[in-house]
Amino acid sequence: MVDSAEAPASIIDVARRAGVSPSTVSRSLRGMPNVSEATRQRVMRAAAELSYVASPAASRLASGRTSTVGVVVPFMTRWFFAQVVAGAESVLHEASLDLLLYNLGDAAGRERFFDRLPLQRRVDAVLLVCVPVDDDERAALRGLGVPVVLVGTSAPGFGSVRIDDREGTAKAVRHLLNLGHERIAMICSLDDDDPLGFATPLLRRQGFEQTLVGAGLEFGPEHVVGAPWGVDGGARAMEQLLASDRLPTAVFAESDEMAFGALWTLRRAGLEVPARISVIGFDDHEMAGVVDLTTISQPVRPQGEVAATLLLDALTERTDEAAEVVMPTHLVVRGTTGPRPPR
Amino acid sequence: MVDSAEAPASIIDVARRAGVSPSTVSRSLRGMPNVSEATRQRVMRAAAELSYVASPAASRLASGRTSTVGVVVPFMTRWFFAQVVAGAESVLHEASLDLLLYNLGDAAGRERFFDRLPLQRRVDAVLLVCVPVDDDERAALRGLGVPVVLVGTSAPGFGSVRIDDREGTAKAVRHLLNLGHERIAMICSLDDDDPLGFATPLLRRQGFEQTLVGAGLEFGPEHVVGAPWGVDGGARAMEQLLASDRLPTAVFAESDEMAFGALWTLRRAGLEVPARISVIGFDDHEMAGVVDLTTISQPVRPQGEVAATLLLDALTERTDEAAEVVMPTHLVVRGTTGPRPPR
DNA sequence: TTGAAAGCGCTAACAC
DNA sequence: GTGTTAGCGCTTTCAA
Repeated sequence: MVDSAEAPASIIDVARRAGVSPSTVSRSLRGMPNVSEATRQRVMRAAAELSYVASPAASRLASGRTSTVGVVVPFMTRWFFAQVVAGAESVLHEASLDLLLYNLGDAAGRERFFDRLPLQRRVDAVLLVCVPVDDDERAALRGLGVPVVLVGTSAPGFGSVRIDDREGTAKAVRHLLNLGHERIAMICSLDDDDPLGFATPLLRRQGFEQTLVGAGLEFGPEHVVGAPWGVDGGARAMEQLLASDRLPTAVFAESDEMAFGALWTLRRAGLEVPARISVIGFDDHEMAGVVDLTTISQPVRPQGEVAATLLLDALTERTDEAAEVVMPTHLVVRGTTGPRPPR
Repeated sequence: MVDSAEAPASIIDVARRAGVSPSTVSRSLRGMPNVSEATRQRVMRAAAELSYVASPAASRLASGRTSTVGVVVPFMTRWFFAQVVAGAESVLHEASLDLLLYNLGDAAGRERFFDRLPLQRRVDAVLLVCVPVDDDERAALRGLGVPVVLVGTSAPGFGSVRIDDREGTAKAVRHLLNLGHERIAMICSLDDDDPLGFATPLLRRQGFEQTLVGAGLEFGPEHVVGAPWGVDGGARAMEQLLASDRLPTAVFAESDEMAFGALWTLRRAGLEVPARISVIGFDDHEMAGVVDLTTISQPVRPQGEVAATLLLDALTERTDEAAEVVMPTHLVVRGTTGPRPPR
């Protein structure tokens, strides 16, 4: 029951009620050592009776700690990012840390973020989700003077949690190769449609090329078709492929979202999957199972959880100097991939 | 360029450099009146030269304002919620307010939120996205002593931004009726799968029934089939419908996500849409266009923006006492609905 | 228009 | 173990 909220109880009120000094209240409530169990109990009772909640502003000012971590995402509306943030959120709140959310939105937003550094003086740590940073940005982040952990990329001096995109892509392509495919195309998001400079598209494109070449297949720019990121883009990219003279027998999509779009286009065109053409995605999006999409899965939410845990470690000083965690990917075979159709 | 971050400049440093008192610095930097333009310029220069950023903790403690708003969502991974948060985020950051994110996650999380009230003393306002509140919860929120705005529901004494779910549903059903359909089923999410007590499923179910009955059609529980919320659930619900003896000629899905699942099942079953069966969704999800889904659109991101704006108004005192905004919905006809097939 | 002074409500040495 | 004493870095009367 909350006392009529007029003026919140202060630490002094609690101290008086418990018959101790404010510092003892502070120590008791924060679970510090050097407080007798009896006193602690008395203090806790008094605090509960007064519905006491310490003023964050005051304790931040006095201690210099904010008990807050900043979480920065490019677009929080993207499934992947939202999932990572949710993972981080659960760990952070579990640890009684506040989560300050920052959504970059676009290139302008990103620039604003890095030169205004709105997190300045208000967080103890920062989590950047899929925001690759150049040297200047690294310096800016350092200027915050707090531990930084990256998800989805890595950078010298910062902790990071990610997958191996090239290796994941290789798994996808090898799956297609094993099925006998030789004419394989990739659908991926456009660079210039990527004002935020994600590293993922590039890495996956590289992985694609390397794996093809490594398998002794020829590779040319015509094997890659680009479109804006997303379901829509995937659909359009597949249209482009259909319009070309030599249809591939298999398509690797940079992300499941793009694969969804591709599948849609194929369906409209009446091309059977996988009988006529195979499609494989990447990420194992929550909808991949429903549309029976073969894909490369990666732990998404866990990356947020692990990143947050790294941050907690850094804050409690039992840090091993900017850990770099690489999480596993694996092939999930479903119904959209099959043997190369006979010529 | 940021000075070597060692010890951040304080207001006193700025004051000294500008040759004025700290209070003048404070006034200048916050754009208060009663500061000569010349002085203000001098202060701003000094501040810039020292890369001065006021300590939020100190100013919060001194002023009693946190310049922070708490944003609470049930599941931030759901497209709708993420979209609303993104809308709110842009408005809030534009106004230099921090955004403290809280994700309820499940029933336990929700309970924890309401009885621990982790936002206590740390926000100037709260935005609840699709969290209907009962009397106790209303009281708890009041206890925070800050303005509260709800998105997706409304409650006495709180501002709110939402759509008229019943009316939106009526539009969907009328569209089907106009196409000649008489056997119309609804796919909706299960109550007991809704630990958070969303109001939406209920309202849309009511709207469905009312519109059918209003049109003189009979209505029975067999017209509604439930499944867990989401694409998967929609797919399963449609399977149930297919298994029943009398297939409807049209289906209204509570949400586009569920409609996507339904479409998938229909596709697998080889039932042509809309030749054999029409499907209409609700929300106008970003993927609705790609799959050509007829649906009822609602402004999603704008609801977050408007809600945040309401909060800003409340904070700047030009509040009109808990405004209730109802935003419009409209029918978007695409390819999944068509005339009732001949008997 | 500006400055001086008194807090805001905690935490952290340091003493006992 | 516990209390005393200074701050932490701002904002805000109140005077000038």
